[in-house]
Amino acid sequence: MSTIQDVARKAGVSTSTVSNVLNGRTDRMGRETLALVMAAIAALNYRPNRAAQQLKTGHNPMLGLLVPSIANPMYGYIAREIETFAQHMYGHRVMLGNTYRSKEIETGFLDDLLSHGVRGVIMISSQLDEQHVDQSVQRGLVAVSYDRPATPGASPSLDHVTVDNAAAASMATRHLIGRGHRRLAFVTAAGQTMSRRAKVKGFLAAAKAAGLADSAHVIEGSMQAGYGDSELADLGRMLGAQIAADPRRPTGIVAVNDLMAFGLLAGLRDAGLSVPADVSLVGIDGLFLSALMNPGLTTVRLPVPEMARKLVERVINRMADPSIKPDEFIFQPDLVERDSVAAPRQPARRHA
Amino acid sequence: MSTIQDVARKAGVSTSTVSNVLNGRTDRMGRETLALVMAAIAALNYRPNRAAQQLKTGHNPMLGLLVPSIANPMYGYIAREIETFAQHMYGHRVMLGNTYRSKEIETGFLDDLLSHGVRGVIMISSQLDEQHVDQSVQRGLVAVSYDRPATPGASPSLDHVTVDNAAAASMATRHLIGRGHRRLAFVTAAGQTMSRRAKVKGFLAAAKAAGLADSAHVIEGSMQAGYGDSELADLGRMLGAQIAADPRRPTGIVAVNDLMAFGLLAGLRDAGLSVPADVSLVGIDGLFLSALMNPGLTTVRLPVPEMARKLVERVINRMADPSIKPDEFIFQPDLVERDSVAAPRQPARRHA
DNA sequence: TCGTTCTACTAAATCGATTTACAACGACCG
DNA sequence: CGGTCGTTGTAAATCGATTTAGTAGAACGA
Repeated sequence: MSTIQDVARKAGVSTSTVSNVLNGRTDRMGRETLALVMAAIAALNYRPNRAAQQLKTGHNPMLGLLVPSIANPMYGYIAREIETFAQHMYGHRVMLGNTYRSKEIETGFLDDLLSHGVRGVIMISSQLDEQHVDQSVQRGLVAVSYDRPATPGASPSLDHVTVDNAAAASMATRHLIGRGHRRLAFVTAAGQTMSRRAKVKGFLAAAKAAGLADSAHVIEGSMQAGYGDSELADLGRMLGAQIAADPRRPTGIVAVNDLMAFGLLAGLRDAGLSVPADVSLVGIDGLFLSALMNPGLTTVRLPVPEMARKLVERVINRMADPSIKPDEFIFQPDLVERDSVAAPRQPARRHA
Repeated sequence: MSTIQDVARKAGVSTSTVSNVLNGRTDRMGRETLALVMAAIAALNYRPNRAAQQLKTGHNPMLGLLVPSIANPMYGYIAREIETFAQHMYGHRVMLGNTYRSKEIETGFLDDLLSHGVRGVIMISSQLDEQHVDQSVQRGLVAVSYDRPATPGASPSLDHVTVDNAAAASMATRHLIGRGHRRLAFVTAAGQTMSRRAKVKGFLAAAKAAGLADSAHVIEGSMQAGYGDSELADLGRMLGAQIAADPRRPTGIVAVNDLMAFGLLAGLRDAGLSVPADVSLVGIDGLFLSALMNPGLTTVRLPVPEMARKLVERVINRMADPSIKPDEFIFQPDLVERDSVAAPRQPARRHA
């Protein structure tokens, strides 16, 4: 690999001049000097050494991206949007880490980012507790978090970009209610994350608003720690069978996300129940896979590309200008209707 | 952020001594000196600056990982295994890039790796042409490629870790034949990649061996350039409808991969056909999602975790010892039977 | 007593870039 | 003709680690 010195020697100028060319300060030199340097760079196929640049400037055109598990199609989707946008718009590469929702792994990743000179990170975390992040923020990391709102009251050290989770769950719930469902359930995994909490809240609120507070339940399946989030579907499958066995089972189900809905679909089917004839089901996320399910899954779609852009914009901008204060950005989802919702078999009296 | 100098000052020793501690050369110093340094490191929460280390040593504990699209669940799965293994076993982080199967993007990523001081890359590429990679290899990059065999004849500059694609397709095909299918099709996307080629070859060979050469066809759907591989399912859906419309349609279909099979399942269903009653279908990959489909998709499963380990091992080992020559590693898949295959409606005469 | 050999540690050069401070050289002005 | 500018360029310090070459002092042998 050739160095800036090689280029300088070949062009017959000083390294300072080459550096000036590299950094666009072309006004400081004559036309032919510029041409000479450019030619030398091309001839040697020279690329500046990032480590050296970074050591001097303290900056590294790289972003950290932290996901529970990149094997989860939702995070794969978000990650693709983030990487593509960061690279095309800002020339930043991304360093990826799976956290399996472990706080220790998160902390380790954050530390490594700092020692690699990476100053910005996008966290898909949802951990209730942000203290371990604060430490890294104090050391100079700019963090933007996805899928969890700011902690009310606390002065935020992170940006928060998220979908309106309560609205998403409400939207799904109201859709079921609109189709005549009165026995409702919200199915989720145990393990408190902010987003799950908000969804539960939205579900309950919508049910209550329709006078259905008593017949709306939250069903929580527990998973062992250290899972990668793709196991959510397995949990859904188990829960689906379990729900099918209950004589007082709900007729309308909102799943915490599409992956859970996929599992529910399979579990209900395993038990001989048909969706939507016996049970109606709505997912949340809007994965492309939900269109391929049988039946096609009705789901609340999150505006992933828009959120990805915002996440990237915020990290980059806040790295460039540290005076920008952390803020919160809430996006609105929309419902995409497919074939997993129908009127309940024995129609309840329509409300209103 | 504190530096090695801060630590040295605090411990009352020279930076060399601190460096020795950092690099495990603890035999070169007294017990209490060691304790002093350790204490200072802990007190300052010191982490060595990777850029400085890298500048000096030329090494960076990071791997490049290049995928067509991380939104494709198969690549998400592989990527998770790779990242987890590289981190846990070797302390290497990974830099991720989506290539959308574009040669220019691949080349750009490879260049960036080099300038970031990353010396090892795992490429999920399948490009027929490896020349653009050779250039980076000559500049010192250690490359390991997944999902394409070595070019016969050419002296390889890359490792090749792959599943036996021909065997995978044969296995799927023989499974259909064994159930009595005689009109067979292999459905794939246009765009030649090594792995698709090998699968076609395996499909055709299995058909021929059963005396079915004349009734086995390859169906190719074309996609526009620059796709991210998650669009494969859309193509499958289109192709499924198309196949359904054909009166001489096959009764047994092998899909180039599970995503394609998901699309086919949906397309066939759209057209009113039932799987497996009207058409039997086998996928290749073994995604966890294939178990959730309706019907459950019979598929040829690739040993992803094993291949991921091998990929990581090879890059790391070859970076450490450049005298290791590139090699080829072929893994065997296995069939997982579910519910997408049955005997054809009008049973053909059983062969043998 | 002097030379040798360890042990425990340090000074200083180095990696490849950036950047500040400054120099050489015409041109221009009065 | 001497002084001031503007243009075009350079020398050298610096970022934070690693590593080579070397030193001080104690212990030991003859």
